[in-house]
Amino acid sequence: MSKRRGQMLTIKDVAELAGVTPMTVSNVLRGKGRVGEKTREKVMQVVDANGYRPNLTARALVERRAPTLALLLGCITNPFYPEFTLQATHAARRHGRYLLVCNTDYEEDGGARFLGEVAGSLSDGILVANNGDLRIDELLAIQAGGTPVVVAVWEFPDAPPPIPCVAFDSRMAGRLATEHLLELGHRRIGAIIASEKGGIHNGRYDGYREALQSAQLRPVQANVRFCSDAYQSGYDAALALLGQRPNLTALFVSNDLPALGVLNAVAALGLRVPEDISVVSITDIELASQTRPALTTVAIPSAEMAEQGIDLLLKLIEQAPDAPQVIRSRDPVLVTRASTAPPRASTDR
Amino acid sequence: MSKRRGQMLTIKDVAELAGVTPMTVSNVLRGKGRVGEKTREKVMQVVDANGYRPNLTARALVERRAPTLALLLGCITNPFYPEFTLQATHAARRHGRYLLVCNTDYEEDGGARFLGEVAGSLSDGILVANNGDLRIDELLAIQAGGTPVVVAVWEFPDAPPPIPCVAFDSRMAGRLATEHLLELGHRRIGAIIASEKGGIHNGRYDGYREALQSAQLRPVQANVRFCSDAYQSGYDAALALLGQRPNLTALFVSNDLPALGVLNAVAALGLRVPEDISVVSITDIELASQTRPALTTVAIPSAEMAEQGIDLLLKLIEQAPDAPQVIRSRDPVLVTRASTAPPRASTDR
DNA sequence: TCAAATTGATTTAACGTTAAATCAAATTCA
DNA sequence: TGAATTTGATTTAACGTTAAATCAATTTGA
Repeated sequence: MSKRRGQMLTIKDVAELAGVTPMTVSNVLRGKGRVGEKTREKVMQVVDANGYRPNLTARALVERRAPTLALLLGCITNPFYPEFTLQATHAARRHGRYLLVCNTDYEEDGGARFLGEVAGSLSDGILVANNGDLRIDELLAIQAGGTPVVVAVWEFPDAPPPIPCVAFDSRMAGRLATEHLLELGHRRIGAIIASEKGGIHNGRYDGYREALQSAQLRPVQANVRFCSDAYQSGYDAALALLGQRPNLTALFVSNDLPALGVLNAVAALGLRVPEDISVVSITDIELASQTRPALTTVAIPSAEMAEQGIDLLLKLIEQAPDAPQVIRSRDPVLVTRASTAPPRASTDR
Repeated sequence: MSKRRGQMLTIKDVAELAGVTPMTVSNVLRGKGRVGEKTREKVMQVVDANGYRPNLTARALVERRAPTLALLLGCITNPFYPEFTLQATHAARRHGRYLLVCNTDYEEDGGARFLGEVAGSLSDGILVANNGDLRIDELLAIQAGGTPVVVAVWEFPDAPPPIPCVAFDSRMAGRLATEHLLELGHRRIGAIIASEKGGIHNGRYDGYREALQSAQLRPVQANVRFCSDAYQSGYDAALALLGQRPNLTALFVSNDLPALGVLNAVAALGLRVPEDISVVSITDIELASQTRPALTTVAIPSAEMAEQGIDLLLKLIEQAPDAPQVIRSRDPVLVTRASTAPPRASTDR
C-alpha cells in the first residue's frame, strides 16, 4: 500500500557499518554461534547507536515460527474476558509471543474468517475462550490444517474432546453453589441458567439439580429460567422468574454477569438481598466483590486456565510428546460474601 | 524452534496443482493483474479443494506492510479499555488489519520493550490509549524511527502536541459534571481526582474549579483528594475525604471506576446516595448504568475516539497529506441517572 | 613439528510471497 | 496484410532474516 518512510535500518546496514557480515550481526543479536568479544562489542555499539531492531516478520518467515498467538473470544466487553486476556497475554509474553486478540462478537461464523486468515502464518496457534458460539467444525478444520487449537473454559468433558482443552469441573461448581444455599436452610431455590445456544452451562445446571436431589428435593422446571450471558438478560430473567414464583427464597445463577442483573432486579422488585432473596453464582469476576451486597459466588480458576491454555498451546506447537488432550484445572471453590443468608423464618411473604 | 507439522501448503504447490505459475495464483487471489476466466476458475478450484491460505508473513515482508496495528493500553482489566478495545478492533478490521493488544501493566518502562520490538516490523503503527504512565520519550523515539504513533484520550491540548492525538474537551467534562451539582443546589462539593502521576486528569480538575468559581465559590484544597484510577483507590479516597469533611453534600469524581468505589464507600459510612451525598463522575463506562443507584456521569466519546484513533493511524501510515495532528472528538455530555439529587434541606448532618 | 581440533567469521541458499519486467499469442486496425 | 495493441501468462529479483555448510586462521596436542 504505502512505501515505508524512514526506510528502516536492515541487518545489512548494521553489518556494513560494523565491518562484518549480516550473519555475524544476527549471531550477536541472538547470542548464537561463535563470535569474538571485540566483534561482539563493535556490533552492539553500532546496533545501539543506530537503534537497529530486527524485522520480526522476516525472522518469522525464515524461522517458520510466528511471533504471535491468537486469542479468540466472544467479546472483550464481557467482564470475564479482560482478566482472562490479561493472564493469557502474560503467559504468552513469558514464552516470547505476542497475543492477537479477536472478538467473534457472537457472530454467525464464530470467528471463522479470523481463524482462517490468521492460522498457520500470522499465528502459530489459537487459544479459544469458549463462549458457546464457536463452530466446532471450523476449529477442527483449522486443527486439521496443522495449526494447534486449544479451547479453554470448556466444561469438563466425559470423553476425550475432539480439541485439546482446559476445563474445570463445572458440575461441581453448580453443586457447591446450590449446596451452600441448602446449608443455609433454603428449600425453594430458583435457577437462572445463562446459556444461550444450549450447552455451555449444562454442567452447572446439572450440578444444581444434583444438589437438590441429594437433599431430597425435586427440581422443578418452573423454578428455572434460561437467559444469555449478559447483565440485562439476567435482570429480565430474575424479574420474570420472581414474578411467577414469588415464594422462592434463593436464586442460583450460573454466571456472575447475569447475577449482577439479578441483584438489581431483586432491588427493583422492592426486595432485599440477602434478607428476602439470597443470590449465589459462579465465576468470581473482579466485579463480584464490588457489588452491594458483595456477591457470594463459586470461583473458577480463570487466570490459571488462561495460563494453562497458553502453555498447552505452546506444547502443541513445539510438538511436545507430553502434551495432554485435557487439562483439568483446579477445582472451583465457594467464596462466601454478602449476597447469601439463611431464609427468613418461614412466614410467607 | 519447531518445524511445522503438516507442512503448510504454499503458493507453489497450488500453482503446480493448477498447472500455472505462482504469480498467476497470486494474481487470482488478490484480483490483480490479468487472468483468463478459465485459469481463474481452475486456480480457485485448487485453492478451495486444498484449503490454501496465503502466508501473511511472507506477504507482509514483500509488501512492506504489516498485517497488524498495535494497541498499547494500561491494563485491559480497567473497564474503560474493553469497550475501547472492541471499537478499535472493529475499526482495524474494517481496514483489513488485526490488532495486537499489549498491557503496559502500569510498569516502569511504559511498554517500551513492547513498542521497540513491535514497531516497524510486526505492526505498522501504534495506537496508545493514554493511562498516564507512558513515557513520552519512548513514543517519540518510535515515531522518529518511522512508525506512526497516535495517542487517544489525551486531554485536549492547548498547543499542537508532539504526537498526533485524539482528544476530547476534558475541561468541559469537569465543568459539566460540577455545574450539574451546582444546579441541583449543592454548594459544598468535594472532588476526587484520579490521576496518579500528575496530569492526565488536570483538565477535568480545572473544569471542576472553573465551575465553582463561576458560581462564586472558592475551591478549597481540603475538599480535594487524589487517588489512582482504580475502584479501591476511589473507595479509600472517599472514606478519607468524607471522614475529614463531613459537611460535603456532593462529590465530583474524575473517573467512573473510582466512582464505583466512592459509591460503596458512602454506603459503608452508613450514608445514602443521592439522599445524603450526590456523586457524579466522568466517562460513562457500561457499568455506570448498572450500579445501584445508577451513576450520573459525563459521557466521553470513547468508542468514537477508538475509531478516530485507528483511522488517524492509518492515514499516517499511508502518509495521507490531510492527516491532522489533533482530532477533537465530540464534546462530552451529561448523562443524568440516579446518583445525584438536590441536597437535603440544609439541616446539618 | 605437523596433523587435528578449535575458534571466529563468511558464503550460499532458502523462507513464501509479490513487484516489475518480459514474453508469446491472439486480436485489432488502417 | 502486417504493424500495433491487447491479453494472459511467465520470469526474475527482491523483501530481511537465519540455517547449514564452509572456510581460514589459530591453538592444541602427542
